[in-house]
Amino acid sequence: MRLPEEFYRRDDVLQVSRDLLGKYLFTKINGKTTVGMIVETEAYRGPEDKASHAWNGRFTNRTRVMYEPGGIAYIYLCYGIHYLFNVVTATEGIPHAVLVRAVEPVEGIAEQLERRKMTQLHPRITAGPGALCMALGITRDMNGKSLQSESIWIEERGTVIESKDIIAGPRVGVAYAGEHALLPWRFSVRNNKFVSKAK
DNA sequence: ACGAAGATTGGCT
DNA sequence: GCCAATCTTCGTC
Repeated sequence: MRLPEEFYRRDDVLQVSRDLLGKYLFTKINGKTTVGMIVETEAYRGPEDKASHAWNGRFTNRTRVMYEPGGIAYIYLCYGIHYLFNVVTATEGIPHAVLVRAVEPVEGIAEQLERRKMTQLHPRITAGPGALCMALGITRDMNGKSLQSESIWIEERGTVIESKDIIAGPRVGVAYAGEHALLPWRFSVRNNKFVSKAK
């Protein structure tokens, strides 16, 4: 069952971030469907969060989609090489978002291997935000797209991740955010092989 | 108009 | 473990 818009439009981005664990991220590109179960997320809490692109209410051509109502994709190019996929949350005007950092491949694994130029299934295939975008074929032309669309969406399939199996820790790669870098806003599924290795 | 830095990854030592 | 790849974004001149 596809997650409804109300799921994303809650203002508590930390809760949405936790709730996305165990959900299934789908893409359908040129008739090929690929699916990954979300196992790692990070919450970015809009204006109050120094690590967020929307910190201090920054509104630019890039960040504008973060201010739209929740339930759409925010995708941007990082280091000139990798696409990173975020889910925009909360209501219009509140630029909260959840970065999806890792998924476990579930369907279309052959296609995912091909996109990653790999021959063997290895956690590296989707462990990391840039890696999962490549495996699922996510590129910036999906930026701003509704998660109710026919090319990218998220489903609930009855998988339950219990609170005791959710690990909360500091976010990755945000040292520039000072004290905000220490907030435990990264969530992952305990003992899942596809969770990325933080440096 | 210019330049530094970035929510990363993979290859080489 | 270290470092290059690669290009958009944004602050500053």
